[in-house]
Amino acid sequence: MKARLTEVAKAAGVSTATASRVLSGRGPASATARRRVAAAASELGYLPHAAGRALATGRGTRLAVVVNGRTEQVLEDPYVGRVVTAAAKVAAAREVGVSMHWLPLHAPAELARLAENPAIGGMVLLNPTESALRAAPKSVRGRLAAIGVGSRHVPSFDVDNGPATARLVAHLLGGGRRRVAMITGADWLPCTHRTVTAYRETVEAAGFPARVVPGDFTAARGACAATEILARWPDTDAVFALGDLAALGALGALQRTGVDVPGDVAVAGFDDLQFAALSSPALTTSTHPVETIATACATAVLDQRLGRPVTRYSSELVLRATA
Amino acid sequence: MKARLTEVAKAAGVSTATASRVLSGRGPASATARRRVAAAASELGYLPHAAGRALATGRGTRLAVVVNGRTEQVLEDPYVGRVVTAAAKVAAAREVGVSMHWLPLHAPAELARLAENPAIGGMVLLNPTESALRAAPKSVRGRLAAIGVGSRHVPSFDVDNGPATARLVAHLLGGGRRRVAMITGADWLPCTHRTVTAYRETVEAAGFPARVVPGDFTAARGACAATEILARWPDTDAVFALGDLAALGALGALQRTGVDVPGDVAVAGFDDLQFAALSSPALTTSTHPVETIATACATAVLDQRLGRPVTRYSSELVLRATA
DNA sequence: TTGAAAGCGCTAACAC
DNA sequence: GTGTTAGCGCTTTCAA
Repeated sequence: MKARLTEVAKAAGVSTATASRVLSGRGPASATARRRVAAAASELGYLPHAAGRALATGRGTRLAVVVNGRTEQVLEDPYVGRVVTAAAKVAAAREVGVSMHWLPLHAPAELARLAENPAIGGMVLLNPTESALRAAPKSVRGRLAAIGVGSRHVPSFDVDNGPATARLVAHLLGGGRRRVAMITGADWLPCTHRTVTAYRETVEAAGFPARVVPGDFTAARGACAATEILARWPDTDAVFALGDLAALGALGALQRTGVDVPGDVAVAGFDDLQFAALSSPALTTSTHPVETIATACATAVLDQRLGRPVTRYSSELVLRATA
Repeated sequence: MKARLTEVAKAAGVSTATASRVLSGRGPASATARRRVAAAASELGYLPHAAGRALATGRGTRLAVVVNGRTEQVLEDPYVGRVVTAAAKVAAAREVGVSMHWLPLHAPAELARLAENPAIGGMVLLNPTESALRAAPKSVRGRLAAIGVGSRHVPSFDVDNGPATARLVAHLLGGGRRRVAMITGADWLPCTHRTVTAYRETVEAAGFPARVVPGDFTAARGACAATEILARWPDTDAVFALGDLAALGALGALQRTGVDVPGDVAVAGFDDLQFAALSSPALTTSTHPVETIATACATAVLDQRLGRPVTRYSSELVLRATA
């Protein structure tokens, strides 16, 4: 049942060192040794003892998912749940666990404290701010990556939201919309800027005014923002919200005001959450391959393959009824 | 920075054994020793090395969240994400990580294999079937608990969905509905039976017929089920779906068929997902304190306080527009 | 109540 | 290529 390295080595007729080399994949070993050790291991159902390995290598037993945010509530965000789930799968395959940590916006140095924890073998930074990236100590380089913006020393895995925003806005314009307003994401999030810029450039290139209202990814704020938009610019004929939740909030607010969607005003979101397909009318949006991104990021960290500084994942337009 | 037990012991002027006893809280220690070790530890910012401790105690470095389900896709369910998030918080506070595992319905014995993994210090079984509970080996007793049904040896933490269902159905009847249909959850899930029974008893006690259609918690199935219900029993004036997703699917299907909700047919769900408040009309449902339940379950497992065999959490009716 | 010392299972120098 | 051996940091007998 609980075969240990010693037993495997004995069964294979080699020393524990050789068995270790073969099973961990580092260090030299003859073809014969490889074969015999592998056979013995699978015969005995050998599973490396994570704590023993961690203690010897100092590489830790956990992958930390560190989430930047204003309050600890960010950890409750379903988006975070999706990232953790994906990371946990990658981690489990490597016999490590996952832990979640809130990184307060105002205390980026907390990151360095986490990095000191010997149990943490790698870190995935979620939605980092520039200051969080700067706070990453040299000691964690090579075992840290970001989902969101990165830096010179922190590789980034992110959705290609600039071009996706441009495509979505172009679709609205192509459908005859002339006054497209945008509800942004939280202002502290670097990725918000990219999308706002893409939006601005697209509408202005077409000769139309940019109308930006701050959002924070919540439905409640999306609803308020939509109301504000109509009050400030009554001729608005399309609303693009960063985040489906905000878009759904805006959609509800518009409908309650008696505005016909998409007749009077088109609405589009971003992320393609499960519920985007369930609203009435169903929400037009752009995909966000969160699981793919998180899996790649966690894999890169755990396998220490942090090659490219930036890896972008494309977002696809999903045309439904609201726009 | 990285103070180890040796340093703490030295600073406190005691042996590592004494320092260990004080810091781990087990074993005797004089008041003086306690005080001095505690002072030294906090002074040096000591953080126990999880791998070292795990290796010595054999208690593992991870809390496994084991999810029963038909396919590995269950791990992608947002509900699982919520449980893992809550468990990860509890775990992080105790310097352990979390891992996720799919327990196939047809291979409950897989549970025993997981239990053999020395890295796994505790297990939270999510939505276990009776056979999964039976497959739990004696060796894991005391470090295993279930979210969902339990057994004699596996303590259960669950929402009180029987009474909640009865209350919800009673509300529908109280509002004048006479032909209440129910869309159930996945049939392999033990908790489905409890709710179906509660529904059945409530409508029958009021002298109305029970109309049960199978569901699987998905919106797509909820939509089909609603269509089936109308085809089979055209006089249905209320639909109760187990799971808001199914309810939202049903709501959409009814609306597309030209049925007025709640005018012609009332709709109610279960779980009070974030999106229940966002549909139009907004969904009437019953709360499901997933985070509270998961936190309690994970805490009980990690702190080995598995006292009560069953802990129930009450679900509250949330009245909105659909019923 | 305390300290010395023997491991827990593994990896990594180092010598062969 | 391979084996010997010394730890990684902690807990836990066991003697004192």
